[in-house]
Amino acid sequence: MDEGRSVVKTRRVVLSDVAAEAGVSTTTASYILNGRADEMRIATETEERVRAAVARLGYRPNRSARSLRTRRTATVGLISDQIAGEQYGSSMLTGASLAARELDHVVVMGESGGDPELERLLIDEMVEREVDGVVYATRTARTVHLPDGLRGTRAVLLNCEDPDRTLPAVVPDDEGGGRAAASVLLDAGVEDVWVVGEDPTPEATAGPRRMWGVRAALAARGVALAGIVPCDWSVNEGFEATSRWLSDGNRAAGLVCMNDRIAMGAYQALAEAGLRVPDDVSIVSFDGSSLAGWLRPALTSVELPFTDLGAHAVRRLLDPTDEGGTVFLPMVVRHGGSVRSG
Amino acid sequence: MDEGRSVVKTRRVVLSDVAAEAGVSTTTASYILNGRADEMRIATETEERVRAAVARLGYRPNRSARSLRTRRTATVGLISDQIAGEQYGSSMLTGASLAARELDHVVVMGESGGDPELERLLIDEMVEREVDGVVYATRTARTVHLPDGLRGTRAVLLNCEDPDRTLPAVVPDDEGGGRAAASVLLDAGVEDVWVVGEDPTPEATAGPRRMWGVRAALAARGVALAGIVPCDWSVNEGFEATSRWLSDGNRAAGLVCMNDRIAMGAYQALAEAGLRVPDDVSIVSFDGSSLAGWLRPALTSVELPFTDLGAHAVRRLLDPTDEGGTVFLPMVVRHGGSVRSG
DNA sequence: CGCCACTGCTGAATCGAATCAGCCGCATCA
DNA sequence: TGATGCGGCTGATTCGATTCAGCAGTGGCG
Repeated sequence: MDEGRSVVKTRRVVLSDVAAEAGVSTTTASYILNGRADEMRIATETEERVRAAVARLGYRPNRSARSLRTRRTATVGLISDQIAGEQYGSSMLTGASLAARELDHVVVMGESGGDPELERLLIDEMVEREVDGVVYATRTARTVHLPDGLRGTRAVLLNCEDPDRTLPAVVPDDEGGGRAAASVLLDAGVEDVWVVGEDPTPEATAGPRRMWGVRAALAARGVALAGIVPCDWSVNEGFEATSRWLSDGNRAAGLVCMNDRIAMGAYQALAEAGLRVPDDVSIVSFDGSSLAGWLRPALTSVELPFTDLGAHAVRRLLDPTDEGGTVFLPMVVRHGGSVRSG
Repeated sequence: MDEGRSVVKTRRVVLSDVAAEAGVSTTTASYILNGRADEMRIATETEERVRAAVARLGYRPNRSARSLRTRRTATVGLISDQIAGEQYGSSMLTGASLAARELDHVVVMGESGGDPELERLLIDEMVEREVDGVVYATRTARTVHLPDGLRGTRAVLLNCEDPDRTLPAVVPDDEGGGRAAASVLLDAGVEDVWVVGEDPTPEATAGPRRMWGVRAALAARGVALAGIVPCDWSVNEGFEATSRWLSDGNRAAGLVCMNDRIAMGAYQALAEAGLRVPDDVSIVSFDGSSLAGWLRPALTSVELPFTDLGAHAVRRLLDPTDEGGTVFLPMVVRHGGSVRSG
């Protein structure tokens, strides 16, 4: 305020400027700004003077200086295989970023594209930058081994779990989702249900869990699963598999597709065969992606809570009382028009 | 190596440890590790000793300490309205993250969701953390005003431009893309071309530029645009608008849809009207999203180079010789089966 | 012989905040 | 009256790197 005015290039305001302005020591100013005023028995009047000085000078703490001293950077790393450039799992980033902001942290992103070497580099980079923790995320829900580089670091698994299920992990409740999907069909009076899309990879968790859920919900009403159409989780495979299934003479009143892309393929196959959704076949699927809303009729789909997953992972990462273990977030049904009514 | 062995909790290796190990001062070690060995005329033998010590001790510099001194954080901010959680514009993040890594930087992400207040917070946050620069990205290509908070910071616009076109900006070459789209139809002998999807918002740049390109390419072959079907850039609007257009008795041999979602809507409308793609109608669109590959037949689409856009923006941000101004990245045609052959 | 230039290196200050160990003045109590 | 405690504050050090200013030693030159 005084000596700074004549200088042309305005120097950055530092804590000692604030202290001088308020007529206290930097120590006192520091205590106040770190919320330790009570603990240090600073007089209310002094505190107010300091806060006024902060506001007047527009003081912003220097993060580097603080980090150097405290060894905390108010930064969380997010390392993923491919969630950034991906269809809609990228919503996990949105959630992570929002939750981080709420907790006065910032997200540092690194995408390995599945390359283990790049992943190692990214992890080293983050550890070197002393992030307060790392969220390790995968595009598809599955079992992973925590990379060695993260052993010494606080880490939360996002959309994946370690083999022992001991590390903190946040995943969708695919089993509950499976039950919900089957229930939608059952509630509509559809009891002749096939599942389209078995999970191709052994470490994948989403498929098996959804399957369990579907079977459980059917069993609870005394219905058996009519059959399974194996196929990869892509539009083209969904189309091919469903077409083959149809041309083999199969029919079903209800299909549970393992994701929206398979469902899109099924739509195409059914259309080619002259079958109508939902009049001839009711379809429920998983993902709740925007694709579901683009199909005609709109696809009833059990939504993956990607944004919540990301947010939850960051919150657990920054919660020192977190006990580890897997947390399952609910999947809710987004109703479209692909299930016949009542 | 010596005093550290007996200690249980291994202290982090710092520069002075390296210096001691190599028998030089920290000053010398610092010069060597910062590539200033030649400038400071350090003996090759000394340099080797220091580097050996670094390797032996596994030294990693403390970023906070460095940043405190140099005021550079080797960090770039990426602020966007919604690219993180978006369909596939999120590939910009992938590109940005990769380019940053190549330049030994790291990306700090913030998504405002379009909320100006949150955007201000995010910008403040990044400026406070002294990022070396900020990439300001938008989901849709358009004209924007650089937020005030970024005035004093190095910034590059990504997928958007300022009104004066003076700031460094990286955008797709939509006009070239428009020419390419029209050329695909013309080359297939289709001269009766309609455009589906006028740009709804005045500040949007993609639509007008694509339109210019289409008109230019047609004009170059002496063909006039047959007409325009106005509609928003969504699947549903694409369907509705195309349906209305068809029921008004219109027909065309070729449609240029302003994006893949509109094209999907057009597919649906054409199918309902009993028209086949590409036999009755050839379709070209823009985006080159995975959706294009999911449609049957696969959609020929002019690809938005999102990954490159992100990478390019970061490279320009970190290039001190950059002169500002807009850089247009080429859009290339991804061929599907939606255009009739020859 | 004295001066200079050059090589090869180092001591000490600095960046900005956090924090340990006290210090002063006053009230309390035996 | 002296010891004790407490409220309210501060001086000095520390985090780990960068960097300015400068210092020995050697060789060349007039």
